[in-house]
Amino acid sequence: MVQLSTPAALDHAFAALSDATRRGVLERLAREDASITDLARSFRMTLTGMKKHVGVLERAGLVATRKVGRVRTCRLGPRVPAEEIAWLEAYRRLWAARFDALDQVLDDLKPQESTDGRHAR
Amino acid sequence: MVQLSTPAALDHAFAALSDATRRGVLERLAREDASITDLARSFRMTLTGMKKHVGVLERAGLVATRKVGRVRTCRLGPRVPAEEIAWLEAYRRLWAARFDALDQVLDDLKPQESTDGRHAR
DNA sequence: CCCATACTGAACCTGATGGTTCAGTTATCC
DNA sequence: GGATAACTGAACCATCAGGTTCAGTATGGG
Repeated sequence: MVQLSTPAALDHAFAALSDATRRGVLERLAREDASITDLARSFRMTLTGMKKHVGVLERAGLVATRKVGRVRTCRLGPRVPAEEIAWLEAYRRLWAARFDALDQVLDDLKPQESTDGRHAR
Repeated sequence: MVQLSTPAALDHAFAALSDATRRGVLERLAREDASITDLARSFRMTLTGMKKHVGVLERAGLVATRKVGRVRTCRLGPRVPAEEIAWLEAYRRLWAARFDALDQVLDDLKPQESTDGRHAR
């Protein structure tokens, strides 16, 4: 899966990040690789439950796993959430532009209170 | 609501962003304020359905609304998703560090198994 | 006043989430 | 070879998500 640039990819990645447990798993895996058992123990959860979380992260491309013997080892990758960052950054720029425009309007509508012309926000 | 820095806030914001319609609404509102009816028409959806989306965005602090007469006008704010960006940026740094270390290992071990080829470096 | 517009809320439906238990299956270890 | 550990899959449960319809309520215009 792990298709790039489609809205669905953003959907999956943001959805994967919307759970505190899964964000914790990512932070944990940033420190070191871990097995399902390791992760399940860390987050006080059954193996099955943790495997589902890992599955979500894997489908979003944020985690890769490999099974050796009995043990499935989870590690970061193959995908860094670059598009998610890009979307958020683009949005932040739009937001800032919009808010500046709003400030302009407010400045125009109540010019009596701000002689310096700049907001204190 | 719009509480900052709690895991739940990240949950809500990321969840709000995990839907293409809602991201579209944010982009739309970045261009100009809009009523529920405007948004519902733009996204071919019932008023009720759109109101739910706006509610999600509002609860995540990404959209503010004000009702004047019959019309509820939606605009961006009051919150820019700074924490989400911060989390993702921090994660990207961890990812890069981790991947550098992994590359080291792979270089040592002669890379044979690559999950999808995208090694991104 | 009457009517259309704009929203609101409740109820409903379908499918996904987040978790569990239980019953396998496959490897490791002694 | 037998016990045990690690995982896997199916089934179940409660709750939520994304959407609808339908029946209101409130407001603006003629």
